[in-house]
Amino acid sequence: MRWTNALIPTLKESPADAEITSHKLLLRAGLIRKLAGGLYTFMPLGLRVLRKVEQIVREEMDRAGALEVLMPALQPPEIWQATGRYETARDVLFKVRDRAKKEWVLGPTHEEVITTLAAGEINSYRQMPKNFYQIQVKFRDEIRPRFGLMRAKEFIMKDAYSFDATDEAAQLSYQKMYDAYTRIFERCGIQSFPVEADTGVIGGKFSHEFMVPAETGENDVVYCESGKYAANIEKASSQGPLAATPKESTGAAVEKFATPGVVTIEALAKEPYNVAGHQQIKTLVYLVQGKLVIVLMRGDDQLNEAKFVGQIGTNEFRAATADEIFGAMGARPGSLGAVKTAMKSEIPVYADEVLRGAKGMTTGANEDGFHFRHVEIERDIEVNYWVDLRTVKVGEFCVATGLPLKIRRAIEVGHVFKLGTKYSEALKATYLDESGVAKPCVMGCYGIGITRTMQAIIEQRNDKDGIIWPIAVAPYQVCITPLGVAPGSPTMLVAEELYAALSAKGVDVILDDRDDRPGVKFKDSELVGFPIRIGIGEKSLAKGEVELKLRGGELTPLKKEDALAKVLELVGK
RNA sequence: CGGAGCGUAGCUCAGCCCGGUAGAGCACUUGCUUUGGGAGCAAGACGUCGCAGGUUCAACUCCUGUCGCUCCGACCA
Repeated sequence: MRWTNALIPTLKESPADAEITSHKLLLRAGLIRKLAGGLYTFMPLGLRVLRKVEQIVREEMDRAGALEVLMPALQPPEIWQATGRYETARDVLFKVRDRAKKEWVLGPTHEEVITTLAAGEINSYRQMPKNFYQIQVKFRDEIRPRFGLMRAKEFIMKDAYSFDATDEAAQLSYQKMYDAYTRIFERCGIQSFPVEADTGVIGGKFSHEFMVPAETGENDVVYCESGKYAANIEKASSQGPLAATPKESTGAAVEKFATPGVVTIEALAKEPYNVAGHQQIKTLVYLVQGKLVIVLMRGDDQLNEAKFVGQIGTNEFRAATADEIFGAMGARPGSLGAVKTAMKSEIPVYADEVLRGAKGMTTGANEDGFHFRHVEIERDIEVNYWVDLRTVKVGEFCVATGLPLKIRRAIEVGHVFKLGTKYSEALKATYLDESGVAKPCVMGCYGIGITRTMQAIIEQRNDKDGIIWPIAVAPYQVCITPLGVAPGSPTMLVAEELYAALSAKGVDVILDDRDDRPGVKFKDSELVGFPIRIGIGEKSLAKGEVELKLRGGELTPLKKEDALAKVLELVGK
């Protein structure tokens, strides 16, 4: 490609609506342009990168034995109703109507479609295992699209779905994808690491997310430096809080005391009360599918909503309003408690495991301006469910190694998930086993955000001058930069010769034939991030040399006649 | 949806508080000079100041509404 024939609209300044580095660079390097919030056009160079990422994914999926298909983005709502997700996923579903006013949904994911397909095509245990994948555009009515390609209304995903006869076989399919993902991200030139992930409403314990460490990521990952444990904070557990929960009795019965104006854990921890956070029981009230539920946490702990969803089995919940709470409890937030004798109505109580056996605790008295002390949870509170609901904190000890845990931000680029039979049962994807008994297929699903991965590469690989593409996904691997471009000039002759030779060898090469000052051409090639630049100027040419510049590396002279071989070696041809 | 902010030239922004002639830099066009790290000079083209109402002799500026965008929170690849 000749630069003058390409469209590479680089920008000196960052557009005002880009916040994070990778988003700014996507725009500045002319890789994407925004049409509207969460909707982007891939420019010629951006599309080249996207295609290369796709190709790596395709090769690794094929290698893992998955079969490529292409499913419709436009889907009938009936299959979504069959799995119940027409309701549970309604917030992200885009819906459209055809001329007959019939409704359709734009696929945010394809479990329903692939399972419908499998229901028709897979009838025998002999046909499994099978794994189908596609690379396709998804539509999600995101609550808040942001950071360019990171979270978009429309994005490209590789989604794969495995079908197996047994749990054990499904585990094998899962492992294959896990391994393929590791290779994919490695080939894309980014550091990624798998972490245990929350399984949400589906449940089960087999789910991993592939994370790329980045301060701008939207996830918190809890990890042990030994490398033996890493989990999304939504899922993470530890040996427990650093301060032990009090277990010593302080009184034979609860005692009410006045706490005028005290409505926070912090306020109760100060003079004149001096009740530390870990000596308090925090009482939260949620509305789960229209019914009130009480959640008890230790005062210094945070409720992990993802864990809570796993326990209640639905994501249809919200914090109760102050009015709803007052109606049921007779007090306002800040004075709430679940002590039996002070309860006005029957409300199920979930208590965090950390509170088990707690004695000498302080909690709200269900009366504004009063608290109870000497609370012993098993004696004074009717707990219906003991569950793990707390959010892990930095410095708590790792369950696996006993070392202190750390937390860092990361971008989720992939997710592997063992689904079980939720979808196969709902959509009747059954097979006959050896003994002729019909059973639902055991499924797994595996996603990679292709467009997000592309941005994650930039987020991880950049410097003050621009993007630093790895060879494997660079829009062009080599940029030839003659400093004089007059036809027939010595620099241009050498440039043309090298360009022709590299092109003939199948190297992705761009010739910067613009009649611009050297500074402009250098800046642009570094901003866009071509991994290899061959500079051709009259000074070095006089010595029979050209200049090799690796992006992010030093300028090194190279004998003119060695240039071709050196570049071929660098790009691995 | 809750909270915060921003909409003025292709891009980055000033002007608005205190109403009266639409501005700068970059990019673009033409010419001359320059030519190893985002050049200089000169000339030029580019705007219904997001949109709709209102106040006013007069609105980019004040008021109301509305739409869009960005950021923080809940959602996810």
